[in-house]
Amino acid sequence: MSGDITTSRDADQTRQNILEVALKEFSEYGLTGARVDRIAKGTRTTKGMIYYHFGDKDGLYKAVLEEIYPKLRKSEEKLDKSNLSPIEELEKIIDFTFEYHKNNENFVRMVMIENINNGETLRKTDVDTGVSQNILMELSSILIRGQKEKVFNRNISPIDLHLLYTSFCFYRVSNHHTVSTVLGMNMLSSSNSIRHKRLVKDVIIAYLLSSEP
Amino acid sequence: MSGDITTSRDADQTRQNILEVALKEFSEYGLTGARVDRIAKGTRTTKGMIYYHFGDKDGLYKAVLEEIYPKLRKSEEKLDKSNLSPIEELEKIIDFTFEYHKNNENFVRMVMIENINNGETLRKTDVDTGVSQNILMELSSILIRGQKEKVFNRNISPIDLHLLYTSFCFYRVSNHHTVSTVLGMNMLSSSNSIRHKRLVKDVIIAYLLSSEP
Amino acid sequence: MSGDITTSRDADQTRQNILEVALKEFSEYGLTGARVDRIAKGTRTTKGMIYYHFGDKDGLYKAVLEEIYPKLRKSEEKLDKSNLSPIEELEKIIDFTFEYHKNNENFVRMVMIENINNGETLRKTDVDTGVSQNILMELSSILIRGQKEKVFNRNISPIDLHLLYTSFCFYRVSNHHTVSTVLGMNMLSSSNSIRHKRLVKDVIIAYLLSSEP
Amino acid sequence: MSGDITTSRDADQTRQNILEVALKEFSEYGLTGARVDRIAKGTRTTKGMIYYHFGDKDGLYKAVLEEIYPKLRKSEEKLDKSNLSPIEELEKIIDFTFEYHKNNENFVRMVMIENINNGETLRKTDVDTGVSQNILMELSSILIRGQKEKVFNRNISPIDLHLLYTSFCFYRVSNHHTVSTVLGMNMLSSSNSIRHKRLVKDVIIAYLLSSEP
DNA sequence: GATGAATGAGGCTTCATTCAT
DNA sequence: GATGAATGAAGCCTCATTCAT
Repeated sequence: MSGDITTSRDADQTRQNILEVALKEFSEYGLTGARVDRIAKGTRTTKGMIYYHFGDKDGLYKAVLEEIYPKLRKSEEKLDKSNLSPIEELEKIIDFTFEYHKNNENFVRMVMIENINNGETLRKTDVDTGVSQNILMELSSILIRGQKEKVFNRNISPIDLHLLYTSFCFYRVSNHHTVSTVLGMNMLSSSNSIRHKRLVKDVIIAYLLSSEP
Repeated sequence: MSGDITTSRDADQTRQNILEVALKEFSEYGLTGARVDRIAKGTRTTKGMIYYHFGDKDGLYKAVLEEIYPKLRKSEEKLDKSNLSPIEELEKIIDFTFEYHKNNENFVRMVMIENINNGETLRKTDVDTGVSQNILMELSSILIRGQKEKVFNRNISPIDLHLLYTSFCFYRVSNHHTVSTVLGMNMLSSSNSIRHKRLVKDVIIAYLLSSEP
Repeated sequence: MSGDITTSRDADQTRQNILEVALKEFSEYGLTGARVDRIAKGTRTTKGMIYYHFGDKDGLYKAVLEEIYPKLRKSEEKLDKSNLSPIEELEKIIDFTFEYHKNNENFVRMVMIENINNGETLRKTDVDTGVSQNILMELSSILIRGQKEKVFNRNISPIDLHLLYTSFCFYRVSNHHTVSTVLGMNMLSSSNSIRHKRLVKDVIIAYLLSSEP
Repeated sequence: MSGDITTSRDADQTRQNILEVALKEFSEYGLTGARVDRIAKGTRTTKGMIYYHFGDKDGLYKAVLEEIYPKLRKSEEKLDKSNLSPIEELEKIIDFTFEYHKNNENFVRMVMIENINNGETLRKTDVDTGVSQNILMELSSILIRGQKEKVFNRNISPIDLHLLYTSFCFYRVSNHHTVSTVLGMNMLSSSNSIRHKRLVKDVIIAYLLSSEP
């Protein structure tokens, strides 16, 4: 019967609606600061439904967390990287990473919050090393091509390369409040963003091009 | 008589005792997750004293926050940087920064927590751009010397230079739970720490040495 | 189904139950002296429900206050005053006022308490001059009739007339503890009550009958 | 030695200073609403002194209460009532009472507060029926003279006479917040005060002059 | 007598969760 | 599935009072 289908479609919509509101709430207030009541009010449904679908507050938090990494990776994989040189491909990836963090502060904040939470929930999650295999393999391939072509002269692991640019892209967004205050600037101003986007690529490329000492 | 001194010393000791315990509590659980009762139990005194000395939970959080930046900068200024080349001096600063973040996860977590708090408390604080002037001026002097000596060929502001190495040093610690989980590694293992400490310096030096395109 | 009705009836019963207990508590101990815990224990429900229905202690106090004036005025309006002379009608009103204050010490105490509170809560309330329009209009009509019939020879406003008898009826109850102590009597003894009830009417009638000097 | 004298003079000044501040605090916030800390801050001395001189908060409240009645009666006795007719003397007393309540809202509020407190503290106090004997005797003498002179035709006790005018004078001040709100007026406006001062005297004189029915 | 610091009981309020309909 | 009402543990904070110097 279509009854069940319709019902489950509704249920899915309800779940999605709750998840969206919960992402906003958790990323704004943190795990302990988030309020189930506030989430419920923000949705089209009621508190009871949250408990029905997600068990408890931690279950909801877990569900929110489970969604954000695959979402990032899926966007990443949509990039068209055909016919690019290693440098061009790497720049494209860094550009994407830069923009994604800049445009998804919610994602950045959720990751911070989960680290404050000592990563306990993420570890209980289906999100495993699998989600990052693609990007690591791609970085690996870029590095190999660059080394083969004698463009890259450094020996660096894909993971370290990934950390190098991600840390900068992440930090700019995650720490913009304190950095802006302490350094007396607006870290996310348009001019800073433009310059930083160029900078992170230049630094990494300069490193890869440079010779081992 | 030493009465006054003793009295005020006691108060100071009480304050310091509370602040130490509070730093641990806040950095472990966050602003909303911290429990005043738990802090009180950890001290040599009672809950009432927390309110007597700091007004309320937010006041205590603010007091904790007010201490961490000056503490970092004071350590930084203790470095002996006499008779060093620009590269050597920069490496010394980056080493210090790397070690400080590695050894003071509490500091890193407090900064994260304050960013989750949108920097609201830090802005109400005496901690202003002053605390960072010394390090920025030192970086500036290094850059100028390096350029004069034709060792550095890049034009970069002290602030951007500072962000480059700090972001990496910070992120390694702040995000180690999620990164270790997602990338299937132990970011803070001794071997990773050694390699990363070398890496961040190499990358930045390589950039500064390289020519503008 | 009667589900909705029953549900809302339950909520109403809970609210009413809380309000009754709260009136006793507030009138006995004052706004600051009242204890939410004691109120909760007196009800059929729990402390949480007080906050659920009334927001906070002040909200509960406001709700209690909002009920007492309309209750008085509604009782007042139930009086049958058909076919009475101006004097008879006025005496009926004064008798009612006298008895109402005597029998509702809670009301008297709430009004005292709100005056100690500088009337701040009452002013935030829906209770406005409307609630007293009926009684003032009735007094006005009595005065006009009495003057037309050449029975009353004094020119007095309905408000002043109202104050004259109300002040006495109120004060007898509001101040009975101190007055009884200081004057060495029992202000609320039956014989005093009987005599005072006669006295307040006699005084006012004597005034209205007397000629302007 | 003058040392002791000076000391006790200082002590007296300290006590008086505390009592003045406490009167303001208690009359503003009530017994339970008053704060010992706030009182201490308002004085020239410290909290310890309050406990030293008055034992505890209730002791201080009692001391404040003990002062207000004798103060009123002492002012009352200063009136020069020589060569006055009974009516003139009575008017003088009512005028005094009216003005005293109008000018000493603190007194009025303390009395209200003590009634909210069920007069418990006053009863434990030295303030007894003695303090009011003089005024009652004076009223008695007025009534007797008025009756002898065939000016007063009513048989009323001094106590009831006292209640009649005091209730009005008290109520005007004690209830001005709620009455002004509910009746839509400003009870303590200058024009109302002038008219009420005339009114209360006229009403009582009219009664005394009128014949028993 | 004077003072700042300390105490601890108890006050107000919140909030995740469950229940009845 | 949906909803308002209810629960109770636990959170933050206040305040009369006492102590040490």
